[in-house]
Formats: sequence, C-alpha cells, structure tokens
Amino acid sequence: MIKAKSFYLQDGLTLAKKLIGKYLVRKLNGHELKGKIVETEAYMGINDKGSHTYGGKRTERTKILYAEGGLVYVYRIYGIYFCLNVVANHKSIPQAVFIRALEPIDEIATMKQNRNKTDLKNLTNGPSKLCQALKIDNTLYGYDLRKGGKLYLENGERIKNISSSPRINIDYAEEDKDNLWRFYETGNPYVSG
DNA sequence: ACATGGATGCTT
DNA sequence: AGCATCCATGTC
Repeated sequence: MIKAKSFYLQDGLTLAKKLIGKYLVRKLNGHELKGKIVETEAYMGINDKGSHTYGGKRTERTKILYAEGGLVYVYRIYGIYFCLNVVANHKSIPQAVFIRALEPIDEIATMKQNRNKTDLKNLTNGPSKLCQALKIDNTLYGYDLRKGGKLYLENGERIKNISSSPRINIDYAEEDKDNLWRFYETGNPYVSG
C-alpha cells in the first residue's frame, strides 16, 4: 500500500505521471479487486479552465479538492455515471488526477459481474467503466487512500513508455484544452478509445 | 450519430 | 424555482 503523504502531496502533473503503472485496489466483501492504472489526466486547479476549481470555485461538490492530497474525489456525471479522481498537492491547492482507465489484474470475474458485461477489453477502459467494475460511487467521496481499507493504491509496475495527449471531452476549456495533460502507457490495449 | 440521465451550480 | 451543463457509455 502507498501510504507516504509525500507521494500524494506532489503537484497534479507529477502525480498523474507517477500513477501510471500503480495498482488500484478495491476491497469488497473480502475480495480484492485490482487494476493497473494505464491512463490518467491532470486537473491543475484555479488556473486550469478544464478544472472544476477554475478561478477558485468552491462548492459542495468540489470542496474536497481543497483538502490535502491522498483523498478521493468522486462525482456523478451525465446523471448516470461516476468518475474517480485522486486529490493531489497540499491543502488549499485544488489539483487532482482523473483516473481514466485500468488494466484488469485480479478478481476479473467480479468486475464482469459488477458491469454485467463479459468483454474483457471493455471492462475498465474508461473512467466510468472502471467505477462500475470496482463499485466506486459517491459513498467513497473524500475517502482517504492512505488509510487502506475499501480503496487504496499499491506499487505496481515501472512503466517504460508513457505517452501524452490533450485531455478528453473538455471542449469548454478554451486555451487549456490543448495542454498535453493526459498520460497513458504507450500501446497498452486497455487505454480508452 | 444519438439517446440516456439527474445532480449540480448557475441565473432569475 | 427554472434551466443549461456535464472530466461517458451503449446502442443505434
């Protein structure tokens, strides 16, 4: 388990790159569902027009982003799905890393059951797919990844080749939409389409 | 290419 | 209290 506070207190961009290759573990009814993080995006806070905290916006939903790195920011999108972020950086610097895709590692059968799908390739290759597969919803809002328990990180694989690109689906972000703040393991088949 | 879906956070 | 928006997905 990755417990060191210093790991989570890094800035969003650094943390987004370092999370590639780490394992995300979800403990559920004694099972340990595990996936390797293969795709992330950095959301850089008050100066990032793509961020939920652009301009220092602080609401009931986004308040957790102002807390210390290592907590979980879950929000509902399009009324249907959930998205998972890891809060980055020090208290009152509202940056986060959006987890976009996993490679399934352990308890794959349980993940298929949670998604009610059997296709391995489409099990966790998208931000809300992985939330379904790991049963991540807003009951985990603000959960501390350093605590261990329901949701935590583990050291996984050292990834040799990491690619970057603009972030997905942030057309509203004006000049910040072109920043190369999406990272993924080059060639990994579980990166989202 | 398009329907889905509802909380969130705007504006009035 | 009304309304446009949204860090997707599945099926068309």
